[in-house]
Amino acid sequence: MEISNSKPDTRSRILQAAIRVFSQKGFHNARVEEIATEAQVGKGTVYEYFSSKEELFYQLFKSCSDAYLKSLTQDLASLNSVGDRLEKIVYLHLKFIKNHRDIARIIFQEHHELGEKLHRWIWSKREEKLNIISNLLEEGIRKGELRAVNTRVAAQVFLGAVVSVGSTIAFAGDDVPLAETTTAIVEIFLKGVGR
Amino acid sequence: MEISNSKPDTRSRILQAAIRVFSQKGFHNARVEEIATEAQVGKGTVYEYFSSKEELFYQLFKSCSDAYLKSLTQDLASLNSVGDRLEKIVYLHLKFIKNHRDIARIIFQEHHELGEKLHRWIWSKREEKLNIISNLLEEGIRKGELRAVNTRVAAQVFLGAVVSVGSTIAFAGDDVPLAETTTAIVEIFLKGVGR
Amino acid sequence: MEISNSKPDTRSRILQAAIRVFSQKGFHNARVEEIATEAQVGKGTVYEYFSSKEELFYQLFKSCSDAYLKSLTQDLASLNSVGDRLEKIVYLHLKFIKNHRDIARIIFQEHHELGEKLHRWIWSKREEKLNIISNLLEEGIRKGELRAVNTRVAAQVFLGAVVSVGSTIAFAGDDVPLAETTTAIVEIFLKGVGR
Amino acid sequence: MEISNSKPDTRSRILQAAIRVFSQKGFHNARVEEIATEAQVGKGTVYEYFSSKEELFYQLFKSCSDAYLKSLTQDLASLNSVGDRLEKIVYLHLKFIKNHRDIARIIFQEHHELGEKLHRWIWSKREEKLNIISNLLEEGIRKGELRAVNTRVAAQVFLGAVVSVGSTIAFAGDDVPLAETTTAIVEIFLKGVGR
DNA sequence: AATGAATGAGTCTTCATTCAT
DNA sequence: CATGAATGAAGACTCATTCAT
Repeated sequence: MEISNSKPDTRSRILQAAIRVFSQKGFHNARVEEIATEAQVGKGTVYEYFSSKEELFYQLFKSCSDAYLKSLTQDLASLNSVGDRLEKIVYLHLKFIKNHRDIARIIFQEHHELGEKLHRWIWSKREEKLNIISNLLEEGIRKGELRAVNTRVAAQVFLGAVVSVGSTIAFAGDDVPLAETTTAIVEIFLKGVGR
Repeated sequence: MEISNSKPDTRSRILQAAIRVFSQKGFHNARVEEIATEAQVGKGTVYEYFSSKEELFYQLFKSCSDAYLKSLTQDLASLNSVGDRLEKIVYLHLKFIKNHRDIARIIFQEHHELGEKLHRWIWSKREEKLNIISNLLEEGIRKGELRAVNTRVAAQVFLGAVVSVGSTIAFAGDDVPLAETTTAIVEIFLKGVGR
Repeated sequence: MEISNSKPDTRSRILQAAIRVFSQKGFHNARVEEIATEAQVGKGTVYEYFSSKEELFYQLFKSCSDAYLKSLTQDLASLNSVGDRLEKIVYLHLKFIKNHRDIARIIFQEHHELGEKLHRWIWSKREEKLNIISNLLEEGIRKGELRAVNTRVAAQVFLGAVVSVGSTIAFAGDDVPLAETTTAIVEIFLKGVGR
Repeated sequence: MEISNSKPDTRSRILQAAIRVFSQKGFHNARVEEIATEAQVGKGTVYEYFSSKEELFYQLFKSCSDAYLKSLTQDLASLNSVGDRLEKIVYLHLKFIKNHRDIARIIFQEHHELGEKLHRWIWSKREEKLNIISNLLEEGIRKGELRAVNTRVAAQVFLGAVVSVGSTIAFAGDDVPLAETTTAIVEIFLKGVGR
């Protein structure tokens, strides 16, 4: 009976290696051979599990992205106040980036180099997120928690703000205090910087 | 004094062609030969003016980026109120993107595929912008126009908001009313969305 | 005595599968894995019975070719007249192709793609056939059935004629009446087309 | 003024090299790099002139084949008697093979390994030749030079005979006397081997 | 200054073959 | 005997760059 195995299955090893290599080098500068070496498998083995480099990237992107969105949705379910939920979104996003910088560098960057197909898919994901936030804001307006603002623009502002701070953590390496930064962002978004 | 020439000089033609090709295909999928053809020069001629494809991209990026920042700085000089200047920044940014979508797609996208050197340079440019905004916000705080917020975070929020809306224009093709969108963004940033 | 087995032995199953795959795709485009799948065995099993893809092809070619030649020889034994034997050769050849188009596509096509060794072996087989025919023609000349022609050339002409018509059946799919076509070929060979 | 050049143009050099390599190794065992080396050009240069290895082979095959058929047609034009023309066909075919064994090994062998497209094209060429011969035979029958035989079968017999002897020259290396062999073949075809 | 034919280092990808189970 | 996951040598093809004209 095999309970646990010190050597995880090959497919996972390849995906993990791919995360490391893609996040450091980007898609075009990553070499399939390097991913294979990093995963301690032969070059051909990569192709046993993924039909091409592009497919490997796509699968990686999709699984990471889906996992992120799923966990986000779950954690929001228990909260009532719109403000709390916005705060949770920011907190989870920044925490995710801190803990999974490699993955973050992959799924939160723009990918204009990868052909229309993936590009469209990524933008559709962005639209999904914008819709989630829009709906949240509309709910807030209905409930009287928020002012009657243009929710499409406000959603873009909110998402942009979060991504901007997140990028600074992921790419510039800023090591910020999570709780405080979260509070700061949400406070600005809710109260504004004006006097 | 430079007298206008019906046949713009070769270097400019190459840069213009490069803008078109890079913005449509991205750096890695752009072919030097295609840029040369587009510029109506021979492939070798490109190398008379730029030592490599990467150098061409860098020069292109730098000149576009500098021109943008310079015009931005000029236009801000005449304004006194911090709020007016923030509004101007947003307006000019969105207008620039609308009018120069090609260039915008180049200088406002992330470039993680281009190796450390250029990557660092681009992030340093981002830091410049963040500093400009930070300073502006600090000035606002000193003058009593703004609340005493964390200016580093607030600058990131502001920049993120602007870039986010700009991206939607540049990449998704949203055709938004400039003045209204500008007002909406700045209002949210100053007053917040909260009640 | 071999008792019929509902599950024929593995080696035969592999050979049968190889006939199907090689005849449809040719040697280079045939995949060992496809042959294994077709034979309902594992990829490694093929190598239990044949040391390499080339060896598999060789064994296949040899067994099919030998079986064909053996049956041909047997069927000729009972005939006395040279003309009858020539007619039998043509008839059996065309019938074989009609009934075993797959095998025919393998053993009656040229194989210049397979390296010197196999190439030589195949040409030696051709020489065998030419010799059988030559001897037959010489016998016919001795017996006074045939004119004194150059038997080497005549054998090549006869073999070429038969192969040519056979190819049309095997590769182009011509569905010809066996008896009539056989008669036509032999008549031309014996009487010529001249008046 | 450039009258002649000891170094023929690159495209021709590649084609010549391709003839040598393809005829010795066959399509699949030929290496693009080997062709390039043989042509004294870089590997990439081959791709400046031919979009792929397959395209190179196709162009080579087509040009050689067309040139052969064209010269054949021209040489036949001046002859009246059907017998003379059949003889000419045989003679030219064997002579061509003797003088251009490399090309012959390419254009007169079967190519079942090269995918449907080329395969079909080659069979259509074979049909062309069969039709030319058929028409010739029909003319002979009308003129009373020949017996009323099945011209489709007779054409296949004739073509098969010629190809068979030609193959022996091209692949087995038989060095036959051209005139005599030609006469022998045609005589068998016209008079038959029977008494 | 301008050119574009020539180049070859660098990559992805295939697939026959092996071997631990 | 049987297997199929793993392998890596081998090869087609790309494209930034050079240089003779």
